[in-house]
Amino acid sequence: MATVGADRPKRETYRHGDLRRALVEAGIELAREGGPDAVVLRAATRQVGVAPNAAYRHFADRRALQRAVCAAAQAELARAMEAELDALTPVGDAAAAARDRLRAFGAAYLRFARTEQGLFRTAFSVPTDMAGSTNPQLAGNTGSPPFQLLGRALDELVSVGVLPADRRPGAEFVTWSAVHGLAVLLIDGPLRGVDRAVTDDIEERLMEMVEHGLRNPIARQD
Amino acid sequence: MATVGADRPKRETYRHGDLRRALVEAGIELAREGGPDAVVLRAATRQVGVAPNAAYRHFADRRALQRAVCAAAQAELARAMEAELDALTPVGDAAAAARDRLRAFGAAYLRFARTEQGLFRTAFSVPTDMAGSTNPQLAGNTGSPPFQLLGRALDELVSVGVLPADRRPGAEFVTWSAVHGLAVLLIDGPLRGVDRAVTDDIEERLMEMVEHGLRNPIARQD
DNA sequence: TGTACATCAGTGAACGCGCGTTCACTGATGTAC
DNA sequence: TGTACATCAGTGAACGCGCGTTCACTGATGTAC
Repeated sequence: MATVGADRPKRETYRHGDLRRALVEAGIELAREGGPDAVVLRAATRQVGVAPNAAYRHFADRRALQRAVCAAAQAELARAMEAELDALTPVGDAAAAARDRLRAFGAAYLRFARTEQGLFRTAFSVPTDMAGSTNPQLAGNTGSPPFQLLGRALDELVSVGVLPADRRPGAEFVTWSAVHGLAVLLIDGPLRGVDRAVTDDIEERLMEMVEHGLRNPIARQD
Repeated sequence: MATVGADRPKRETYRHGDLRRALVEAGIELAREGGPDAVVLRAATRQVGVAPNAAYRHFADRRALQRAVCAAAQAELARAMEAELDALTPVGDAAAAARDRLRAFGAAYLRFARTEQGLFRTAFSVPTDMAGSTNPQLAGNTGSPPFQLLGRALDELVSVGVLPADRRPGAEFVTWSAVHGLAVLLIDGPLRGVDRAVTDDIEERLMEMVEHGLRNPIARQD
C-alpha cells in the first residue's frame, strides 16, 4: 500500500560506503585538535554523521580505533617528513649534502611536532614496540617510516665518510632520542612558550651535538 | 535529650586535619599507578575516605589538584635524583669525577623514568613554562630542581676544563633533550619492551654522544 | 574558669555530562536461480 | 532479464559507569566575653 511517493528514500546515508576510512579520518581530526585522548568513538561517529554503535561494524572496540588513528598519525608524520626531505636542494659536496640531510631530518621532525602537536602526540600514543619485546637484536629492523628515513640519512653519512662505519650501529636510537626529546620539551615540556629565537638556537646546538657526538667515542680512562 | 551515650562521636573523621596534603598524596598514588590522567578528584577523595566535594575546600577544581600533584611528582623526581647523585663515590681525578657526575645524572633520570613511569609522565603533564613565555633569555634561569642538578653538573665540567666555557650556555637544554628523549622512547615509545641489554648499550652510547658532542662545534663550511 | 557563638571543614544528595557498549531491529544491496 | 532471498551495514533505544561540580546542611573547634 505504501508505495514510495517521494523518490528520496527515508534514510539517505543508510549505506555509508566507506565508514571505516571515514571514522579513521574523523579520528585523525579529533587527534589533531586534542591529542590521543580526544580519539573517542562517539565523537568520531558524530562527526561522520552516523549512529555511535555503527563503529562496531568496523572496529572491535575503542582501542582498535585508537590504534588505527595512531598508525595514521605515524603515516602522516612520515609523509610530512618525506616531503620536506625530498624538497632538499642537493649540494655539490657529498659530505655536506649528507650532513644537510641529517639536519633536515631534525628540522622536519621538529616542525611536525610543533605544527601538528596533537597528531605528533598521537603517533606515539600506542607503543609500537619496535622489534617485538622478545627479539634481542634490533639489527636490520626496518621500524617505522620516519625511523627508516633517519636510518637512510645515517647510512649516507657513513658512505660519504663523515661517520665511521663502526659508529653506525645504534646511531639512529641516540639521534632519535635527542631530536625526539627536544620535540617533547618544546611542545609539552618546560620549553613550551619559550621564544622561537631561543629555541632555534637550542635546535641548532642540538644538531651540532648529534653530528659531532656521533662520530667518536670519548676516550675513557678506566 | 540525646546526651552522648557512647563516648565515640558519630563521625570520627569530621575534621580530617590535613586533608589537602592527604589528597595530594592520594593523587600521587593515583599518578604512580595510572599517570596524569588517573589523577581524578573522586578517586582521590575516595582513597582518603572523604566525600567527593570535600576536595573543594582545598582545591578550586580538578586542575588545581592536578597541578599540585604534578609539582609533587617533580619534587619526587628531584629527590630521587639528588639521592642518587649524592651517593656517588668521588673519584680522585677531578675531570673524571665531573664526567661521572654527568653520567650519573643521565642514569638517575632514566632510572626514575623506568621505575616510576606514572610519576615521570605526571611530572611533565602540566607544562612548567620555563622562564615564562615572554622572557626572551633563559640565562640565569634557575628552573626546576632536576634542571638545576644538570646545570650544576655542567658547571663542574667547565670548572675542571672538560667543557669549554663558551660551550656552556644552552648546554643543559640539549643534554636534557637527549636524556629526556631516550626516557620517553623507553617508557612510552618504540623502545618500550626492548631488551635491557640493548637499551643499556643505547644509554651508554647516548651519554657518550652528549659528552663528546657538547664540547666542540662542528666546523661548518658555509 | 565557664559559656555563647561564629567559623568553616566536611557531609549527603543530587545534577547533568559524555562515554563505551549491547540489544533487537531494518532495509538497501548483491547474488542465485 | 526478472524475481526471491540472504547478507550485513547501519539504526534507535537503552544500560550503567565514573566523572566534575553545586547545593543546603551540620557539628566540632576555637575564640570573645
